[in-house]
Amino acid sequence: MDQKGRRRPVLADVARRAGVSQSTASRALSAKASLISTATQQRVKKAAKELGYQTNPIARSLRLSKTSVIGMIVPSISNPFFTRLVEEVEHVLYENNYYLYLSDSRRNLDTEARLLRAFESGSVDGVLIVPCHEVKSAPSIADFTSGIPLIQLDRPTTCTKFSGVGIDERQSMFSVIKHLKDSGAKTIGVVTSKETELTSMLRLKETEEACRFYDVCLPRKLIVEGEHSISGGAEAVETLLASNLFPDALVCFSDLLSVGAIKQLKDQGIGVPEDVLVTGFDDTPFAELFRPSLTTVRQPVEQMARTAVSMLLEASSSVSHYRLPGRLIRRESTLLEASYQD
Amino acid sequence: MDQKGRRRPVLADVARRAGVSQSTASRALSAKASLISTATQQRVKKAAKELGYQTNPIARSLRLSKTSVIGMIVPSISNPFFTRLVEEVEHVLYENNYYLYLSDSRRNLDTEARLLRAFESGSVDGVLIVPCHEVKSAPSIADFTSGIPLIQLDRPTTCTKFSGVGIDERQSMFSVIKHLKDSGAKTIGVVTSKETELTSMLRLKETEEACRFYDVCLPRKLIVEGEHSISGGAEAVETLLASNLFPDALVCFSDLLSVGAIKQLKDQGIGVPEDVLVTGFDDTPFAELFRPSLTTVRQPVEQMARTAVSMLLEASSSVSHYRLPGRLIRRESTLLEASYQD
DNA sequence: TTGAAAGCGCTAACAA
DNA sequence: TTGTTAGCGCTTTCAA
Repeated sequence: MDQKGRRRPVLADVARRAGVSQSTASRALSAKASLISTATQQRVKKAAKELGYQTNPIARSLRLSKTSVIGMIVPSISNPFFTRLVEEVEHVLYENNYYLYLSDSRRNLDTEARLLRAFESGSVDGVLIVPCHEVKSAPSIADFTSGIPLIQLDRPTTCTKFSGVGIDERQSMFSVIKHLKDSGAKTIGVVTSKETELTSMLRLKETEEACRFYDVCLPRKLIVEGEHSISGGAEAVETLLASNLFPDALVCFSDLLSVGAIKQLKDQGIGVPEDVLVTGFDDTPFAELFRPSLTTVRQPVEQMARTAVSMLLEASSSVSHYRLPGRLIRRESTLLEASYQD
Repeated sequence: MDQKGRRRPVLADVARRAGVSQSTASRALSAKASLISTATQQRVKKAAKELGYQTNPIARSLRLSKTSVIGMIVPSISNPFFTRLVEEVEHVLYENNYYLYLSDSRRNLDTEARLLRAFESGSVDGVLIVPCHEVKSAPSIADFTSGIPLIQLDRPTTCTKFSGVGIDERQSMFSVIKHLKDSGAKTIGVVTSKETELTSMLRLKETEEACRFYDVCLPRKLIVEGEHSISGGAEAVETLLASNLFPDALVCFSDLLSVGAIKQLKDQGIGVPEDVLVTGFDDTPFAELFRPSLTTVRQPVEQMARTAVSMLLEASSSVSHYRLPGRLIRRESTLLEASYQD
């Protein structure tokens, strides 16, 4: 209120104004207020208000060795899936009176390592990381030797020193294959992603097992790899078309890939879903907007965020890996009935 | 390296190990290294390395009254346009050795005010805010009386105490209308957005002037307002169809609105672009993916981020408002030639 | 219930 | 070129 064009008031100013010692002022304004007489408390609070006093969080952090900040590293903020994750994490942290330091490793291992090192130096109370790569990111994560907790999100790396939270690939791929089988698919193809080796390998392994389980044919030749992008999906389909086999259904390991795949199929005069069923993975926002809208697996983003944050804040020393169930979202790209309109 | 399961080493440990005073160690490790003899420098750096020493940023911040962190508040992290903005800001900050504190006001004025207050208390060196609302956010922004600089991004509020960076609405709308006129439109309609009153009003005003300038007809009746969402766009079209007039072209004030509008038009058997041309605004990622792909105005996101950050870091005391030019991206939704394929 | 004093880890003014 | 010392703003012993 009474501004006087002066420097920010500090606790000593409040104490002086209230006619008490600085320690009393500190207690009156903090959780220790119960130790202070109500009258004094009142006076201190009044003085603080009049001065427009706010605790300096930096000084507080230094004193307490606690920052109330969580650092988060993602490979790309503009990837809508990571964005959703960041959003949820931010919400959960907010509920717990924590702030978020967000950094983007730009899919670059050096940047990622540098960011990890920066967080290590004590500006945050914990780290949440979506690694760039399941294998190549492992060393810098394993090097994270500061005392603060770290949780791996979404992509489990080969580093097992730290806990992780991700999706249940097995259950997810089983639900996809079951759905395709139920929709009449006999032979399926797979478009995997280059970027995320381990996830893709795991997903592929589960896909193969699911195909075996549901008695669906998955020929070696129909497993193709694409860059993790729209054009990557398109190129993968070209490769696929070059083979003499052709599947009833195409399982893509990301929505991005399936968009590219569908575009390319259409360009070749192959209809989706009339001629081939196509599925994606992630349930990114455009999955619904794209035509045909994408059947895909929705990642349990909110639950992932909640789980990871609570693991972080509880800082339990045991290492564990959570696999949360994905949810199949059925849309036009695998829908054979009349309701498909264009 | 030699870990010994001990507490994090501090500067005093490095000094001791190198056999110098703490201030010498500090200088040797900082930008003031030139003041120190090369030999001593070497010894200090070696000791630091052996101990795995890293400067404690909290203590440093406290001492220097500088955090090297910029706080950013956006109405919704999951909005792809804001995400792009955050991404660019993060990149520019990184180049300048700053970190980003990201917060999401969730389009909620109270949350926004609270976040502003939190930043005011000294945890950041500057604030970048995309306000929730051009009018309603103004009071809490005006209340931001700490000494640190604040820049309004994207949506200029009625608060003129702080600088802002946004798009040049006039130039943008003029380029849209010119393009539509060149494509043969005689009468246009407008779908404005409810959420961003001032921006919409300004955009509308410029649209009207552009129509006058290019001699295009813009009847009052064909100006409709929608919620800032896909369904909002669809509803707006319904309203429009209820009137007896119908435009040659529909100018939507966001990509989201135009997606909804096009969906609704298609459902009514009205073809885009054959029967109506439609334009969006923002050039969000799905503008390209949607069918028909959207003609839209690309916001100069990178430039906005760069401008805002440099204003912030230079902390010039003069208040100014930058209007950066938008760029018309022509796509299928206004393309009448043969190249439109589906 | 309150106060005096120490100290979190760092940098910088001043002195040598 | 280096060391001594003070102090950023806060919380918390310890003592009264």
